[in-house]
Amino acid sequence: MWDPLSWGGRVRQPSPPATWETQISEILERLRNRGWRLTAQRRAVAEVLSASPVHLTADQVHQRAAKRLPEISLATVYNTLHELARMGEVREVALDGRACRYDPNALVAHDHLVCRSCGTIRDIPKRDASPEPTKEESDGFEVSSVEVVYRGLCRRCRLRQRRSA
Amino acid sequence: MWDPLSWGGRVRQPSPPATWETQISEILERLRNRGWRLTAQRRAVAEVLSASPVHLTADQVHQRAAKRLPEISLATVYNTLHELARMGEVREVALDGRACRYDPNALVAHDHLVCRSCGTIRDIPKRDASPEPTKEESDGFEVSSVEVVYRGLCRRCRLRQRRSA
DNA sequence: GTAACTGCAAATCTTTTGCAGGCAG
DNA sequence: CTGCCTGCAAAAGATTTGCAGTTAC
Repeated sequence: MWDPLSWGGRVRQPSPPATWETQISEILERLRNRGWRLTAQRRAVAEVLSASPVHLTADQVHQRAAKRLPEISLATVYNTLHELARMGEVREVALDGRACRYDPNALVAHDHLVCRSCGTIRDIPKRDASPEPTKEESDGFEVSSVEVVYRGLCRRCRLRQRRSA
Repeated sequence: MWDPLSWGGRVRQPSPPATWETQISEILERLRNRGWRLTAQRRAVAEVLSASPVHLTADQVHQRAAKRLPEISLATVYNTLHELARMGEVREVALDGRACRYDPNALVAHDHLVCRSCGTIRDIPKRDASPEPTKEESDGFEVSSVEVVYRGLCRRCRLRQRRSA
């Protein structure tokens, strides 16, 4: 699959928000307070994840982290991502049959845009009329969260498709 | 993982609706008219899929089909499921990191209930206030479909959890 | 110092693919 | 007949696990 994240073309990586370093150190401090042992590998994973405008797969996180920390192993990336998820700092997002992606925006409720072609996932704010959880749905099912998934084509894949048509 | 579908306990498999055989033969006829070659394996896959109240994984379809047709291979099940999906007779549903499931109800728009514990997926009718596709969402993304995912615990997993607590 | 963490490699699970033979139309 | 289907087995991609060595606290 063509990887939009390793693309080096005209659209610049947006530079991190002014608060980026602050956000990262807040996260790391919060985790340290919860008894998390801070290592270079964990810092790298947290930083890579927070710096991306779209949600990365474990493999993408590994590749990017390895640029700074060449010995980091994929297993460690997985371990770290799972712990971050368990602690509520990131959300695991699997909305198609492909590799799971990790969403660093775990605090504010939001929905997702999923590109059918390249698999990229991007956050989108909840709309006013979004459905809400109900205590009991059909057949004794207890709903605890509701998410809306918008599927379609990202701009880049639309352009690529038009070009090849 | 504990498989709620091979469970043989108190809750009877609901018997197929009165129209079940009719539905199956309608599907098969529709496919034959589109030039689909009808084989025992394909019939078995279509029947197994249509007979289940919840959506099965490829492996579950294979296990059930093998009861009637012991030599059927998993690769053939995959092939058949993909073709049914390509022809619009079933929908591939992958809403968590686990194996993809196949939804025979492709004609009527609906949403999904997903059990966080056992991974079971069940259809649920769309609510009145469901969000609708928009031509353009943020950043040039073109939305073509919207699905709502309700996550929680199915009745059986709720009971199991309470029992072990 | 020690429990927690890491890297490596092997195992697991799901899905795909290549190819020789089989069968529906 | 002939081209589409099938089974088998191997490959591929994603994730998990076991274990010996390392390191943050």
